[in-house]
Amino acid sequence: MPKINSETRNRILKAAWQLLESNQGSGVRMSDIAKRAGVSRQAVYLHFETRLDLLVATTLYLDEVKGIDERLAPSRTAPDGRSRLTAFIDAWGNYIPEIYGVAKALMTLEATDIVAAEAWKGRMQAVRHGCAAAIHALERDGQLSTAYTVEQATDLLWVLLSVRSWEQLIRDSGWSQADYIDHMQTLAHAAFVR
Amino acid sequence: MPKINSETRNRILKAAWQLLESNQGSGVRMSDIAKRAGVSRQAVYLHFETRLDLLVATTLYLDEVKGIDERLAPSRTAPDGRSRLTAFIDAWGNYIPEIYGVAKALMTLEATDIVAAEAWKGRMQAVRHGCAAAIHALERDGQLSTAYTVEQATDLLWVLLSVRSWEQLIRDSGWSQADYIDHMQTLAHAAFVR
DNA sequence: AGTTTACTTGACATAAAGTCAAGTTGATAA
DNA sequence: TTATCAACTTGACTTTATGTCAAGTAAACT
Repeated sequence: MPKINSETRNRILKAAWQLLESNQGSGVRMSDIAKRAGVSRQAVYLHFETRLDLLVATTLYLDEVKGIDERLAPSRTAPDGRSRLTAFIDAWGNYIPEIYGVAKALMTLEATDIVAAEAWKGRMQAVRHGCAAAIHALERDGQLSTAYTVEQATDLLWVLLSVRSWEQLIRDSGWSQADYIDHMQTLAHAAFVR
Repeated sequence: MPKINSETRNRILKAAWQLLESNQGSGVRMSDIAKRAGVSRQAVYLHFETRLDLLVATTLYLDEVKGIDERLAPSRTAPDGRSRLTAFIDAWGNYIPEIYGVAKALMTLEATDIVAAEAWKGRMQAVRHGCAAAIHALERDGQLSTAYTVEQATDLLWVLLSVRSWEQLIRDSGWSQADYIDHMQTLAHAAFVR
């Protein structure tokens, strides 16, 4: 396998990203990506063993290019639990549309491929950690609703902020992104802050 | 195409149901269903044009066999909005695990097949109507939270009660069915009842 | 000059859905 | 009794995309 930081590899990742974004994650074949990157289909397999590997690598590439860590920083430095919850929903909720295409492609694989399911689950663990941090902060402030354990509240917030939920509200129900952020924050506060 | 109420047709539907349920909606091929029903693979295509048609027919078959209408009756006759919300979550939430296998198979198709996406969306409209009815009842009681319009609250409740959300909590996060019902009711009340 | 690395070319394997054409069988009707 | 018809069987074929394999090319390094 060629170098991990090769020119070609990056061109493939960029091509995958662009195609998945413009096609909303569906109908993008390995050959399409190869063509867009200006390499042969087999060159793609030289850098990524499977389509799944390529998709996972693309999400990591996006995280880096988009600077997800920096974007989550405000939520980590929030002074109290409530503002941390608000900031996290803002940061993550506004990140979803930027990665939706790639995420959707991974979720599609997830349905039939066990390995893909694990990979997607792994990627979503990062989001869960963010949820857990916000809930823990509430708990430390003595502001967590008594209706749930920390674990349960984390799981519920995680569901609320899942890509699936975003997808249903934005794409099926026609919500605007601004409404999504706004009402998710309201709902999360009503549910978890006492 | 053979009669709509044929013996063979029902055997196929039952076979599809049983296989999808025991395999949780994945890895069930047309040939598996045919084998289980004791007919040839082509006989299946004699009754159902495509796999999607078969899956949709299976959900309708299940709704009939399981008596979904009767099970939703208590929520329709609830005296006030709050109890209607509680009853609806109870009825629908406890129905999900019984149809999960078939639902999952449809959701898998949904990802790649536009026709399937429409079909699934259509089936889920019934659930949305239930959500809308509960929210409207709250509104009539003057008990709906002022944070949302009726439409928005309906959409949010719909997301909370989606099969995807159930799947994430029960299958990914390991919740018990009882906890799911319980906390969904709590959350919905906290979010929508003022 | 020889070897390695990255890539190309083109043929092949695989899986499952769906199609097609020709046959079988049992019931019904002339 | 024979003809017909609906329901079903049998088996071959098409399609689509992923992934594999083997052989070749071309530039860069040693």
